[in-house]
Amino acid sequence: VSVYNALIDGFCREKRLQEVFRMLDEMAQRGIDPNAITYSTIINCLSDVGLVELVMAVWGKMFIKGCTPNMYTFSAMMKGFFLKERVSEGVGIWHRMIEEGHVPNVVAYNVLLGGLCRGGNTQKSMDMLDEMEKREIVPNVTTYSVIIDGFAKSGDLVGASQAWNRMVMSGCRPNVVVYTCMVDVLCRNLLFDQAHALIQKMADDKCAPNVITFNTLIRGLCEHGRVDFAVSILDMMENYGCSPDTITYNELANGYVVVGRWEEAFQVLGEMKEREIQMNAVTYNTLLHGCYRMNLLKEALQLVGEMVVRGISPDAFTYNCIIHAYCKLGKVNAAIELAEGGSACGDWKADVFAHTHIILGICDNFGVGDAVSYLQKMIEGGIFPN
RNA sequence: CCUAGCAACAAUCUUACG
Repeated sequence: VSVYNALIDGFCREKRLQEVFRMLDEMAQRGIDPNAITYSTIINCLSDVGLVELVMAVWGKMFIKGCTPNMYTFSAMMKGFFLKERVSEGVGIWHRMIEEGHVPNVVAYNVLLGGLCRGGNTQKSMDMLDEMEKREIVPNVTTYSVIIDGFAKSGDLVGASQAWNRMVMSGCRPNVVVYTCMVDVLCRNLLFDQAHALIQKMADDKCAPNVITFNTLIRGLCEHGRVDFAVSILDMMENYGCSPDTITYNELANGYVVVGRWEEAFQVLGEMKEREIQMNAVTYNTLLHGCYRMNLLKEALQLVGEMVVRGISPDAFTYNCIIHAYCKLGKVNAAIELAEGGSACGDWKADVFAHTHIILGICDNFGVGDAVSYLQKMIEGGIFPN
C-alpha cells in the first residue's frame, strides 16, 4: 500500500488524474486495499483541482470499501467544498468529523477558518480562536495568516490589525506570509506609503520580504493607477536582493494598460524578452486586453500570433477577450461562431463570461428578444447564468 | 522499547456586468 500511495502522491502532485485512477484500478486487481492515506491523497488532489463531484464519489467509495476517514481525509474534504464556496457542505464535514469523535488539530481548524473567510465570515473565524483555546489547540502562524488574509480580502484594516495584535500577544512570530497579507490590506486602503514602510520594517524583524511581498505592493499600486510608483519598486526589490518574476512584469504591464499607456505596456513585454523572463498566457492576455481597449486591432492579432508561435496556449481569458472584441465591433456572429466552434480551440468551451459578452452583443445589435433566446440556449447547454 | 517510512492548511498577475 505504501508504494502505491507514494506513486499516487506523485501523480497527484503532477495533476495526472488518469494515472491516479489507473493506480487505484491496479491496486484492486492485485488485491491491495487502499487505506485512509490513499483516499486522503486522492481527495486532496481532486479538491485542489476543483472536482468536487469526483471528490464526493471517492469519499463514498471509501466507505463502501470499509475504510474509515481520518483527520487528513476530513480536512481534504472540507477544502474541496470550501474552494468551491460550498461553505455549508464543508462545515457539514467538520461537524461529522466532530461527531465521529475526532479531536480536530490545527490544520483542520486552519482549513475550516479559511472556509469561513471565503464565505465572508472572517469575524466568525476570528472568534473561533477562543474555541481553539478552550480545546487547548494552539493557533499557529498559518492560522493567523488565514484570518488576516480574510480581512485583507474584504479591505478590513481594523479587523486585520486586531488579528495581528492577537497574534503578537499570543507570542506567535509573524512570518513573510503574514507580513504580505498586511501589505495587501494596507494597499487595499490606499495606504501605499505605510505598505512600503512595512516592507522595510519586516527586514529588521529578521523576516526578508520575498517576490510575493513586492508583487502585492506593485499590484496594489497598479490597480490604482500608480504605475510609476510601482515601477520604482523594482529598485527597492533589487536592494533587497529580490528578482522580479513573470508576475511582477505582468502586473506592471497591466498597470500601464489600466491608465491607457499601451506603448509602455508593450515595452514591458520587450523587457521581459531582454531579461529572459518567461512570458505566459497572462502576459499576452493582459496586452491583448489593452489592445482592445485602445482599439489596436492589428496589434491584437499580432499578439495572438506571437503567442501561438511561442507555444503559449490561449486560455479562457484569451478567447473571452477576443469574443468581447468581436461583440464590441458588432461582429456578433463571428463571436458566436468562435464560441460554438470549440473544435479549433483545444480544451476551451465557452463559459459564462463568453456568453455574457455575446448576450450583450446581441442586445446591442439585434435586440433583447434574440438575447433572451440565446440565454435560453445557453441554459440548455448546461451553463447557468450568474 | 528504540529507530525509519507515504497523505492535509496561508500571501501576488489577465476577461463581462455593476
